[in-house]
Amino acid sequence: MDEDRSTRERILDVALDLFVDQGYDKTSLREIAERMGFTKAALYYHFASKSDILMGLHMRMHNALDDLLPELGNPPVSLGVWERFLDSCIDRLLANRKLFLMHQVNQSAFEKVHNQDHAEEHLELAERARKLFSDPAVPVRDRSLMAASFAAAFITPMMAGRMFPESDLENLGDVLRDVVHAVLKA
Amino acid sequence: MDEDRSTRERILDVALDLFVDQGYDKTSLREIAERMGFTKAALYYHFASKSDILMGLHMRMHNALDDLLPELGNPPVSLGVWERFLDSCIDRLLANRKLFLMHQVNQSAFEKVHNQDHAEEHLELAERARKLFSDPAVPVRDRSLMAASFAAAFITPMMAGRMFPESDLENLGDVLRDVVHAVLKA
DNA sequence: GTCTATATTTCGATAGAC
DNA sequence: GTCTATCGAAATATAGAC
Repeated sequence: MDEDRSTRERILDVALDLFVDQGYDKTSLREIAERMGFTKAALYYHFASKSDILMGLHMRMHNALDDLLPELGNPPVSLGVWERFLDSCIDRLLANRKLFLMHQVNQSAFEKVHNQDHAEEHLELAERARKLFSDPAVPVRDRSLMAASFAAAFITPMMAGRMFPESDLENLGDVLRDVVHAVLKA
Repeated sequence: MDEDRSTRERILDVALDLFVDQGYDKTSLREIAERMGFTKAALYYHFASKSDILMGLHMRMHNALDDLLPELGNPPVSLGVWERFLDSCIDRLLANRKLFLMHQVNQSAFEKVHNQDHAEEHLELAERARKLFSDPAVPVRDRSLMAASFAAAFITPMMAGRMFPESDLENLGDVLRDVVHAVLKA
């Protein structure tokens, strides 16, 4: 049961690499199995379906961020609360760049899986953000600034993995916090 | 030959909608043909392959931005030049939200098509940006700020289509220019 | 330019042995 | 837990008539 979990996680690691490089749809179970050193059919012992592998990675992302969501409190969200929330997110985003990049690159693959597998239960960040940015109780300009700071905080770390050498990443967190601050004061 | 072009463009319009809503991979030629009012095989008169349709939309994006690229001049790019460049981009991004959203949502679909179809010739914005953000001749902090402002300027318009009513979009351009300015002064 | 019909391929998934 | 073998579905693409 413990060896089992380890194999499961290794499959997820392999899938993460392939899904980032080739995309979810263009990655076949055969390829994943090949890298694992066994056959396609063996995967079905560990995962019920291909989309179940995607869900496994999705859950990793939930684990990486969900405990920060309470910081947002109830709507309407003020600029101050939003800034502190993004501040907290940034370190997690930098630490899990590949995982978030996989989500960004495979957005379309998730749209279908979402409705299938965890339907209601996802008080997802994306959903929360969408509602927040549409909330008429918040001034339009503030909502625009929140959206822009969200984009800067969330997307830059994903670009960074492909653009900066590992060494330059150390200070990126602090720079991004400065950026978020500057945007919300604009 | 002129009727031909019009049908071609209408196919691209239909494909654009479907690729945004369902993703490139999950959209079949059958669906596109159905919306066009003819059959799958007829598409092959207008496009050589499915990925050729994707390329058609890709070219639309080139047309929407390529004339701005000269503004960047030669590397290394200063913060001032970068700001003016993003300023120019923002209106185009807002005017072509759906097209850019399609690219963002289907990133993984493009990675394959790129290497196939226009190999070398693409002095693509993405490529230019990647090289720019890695340029050692530019201070690390400046490169981080350029990446963050890029993310804010390019991603926010795509989010806006899903988040704001059409009426709120009018001022978003000016807000985003303020944001870019604020980030690069951070 | 659009049709019908079909070739071809690839993939996700299952059954059952070991 | 992993294997071989196979099924069935769906999709891209082609051939050739109209």
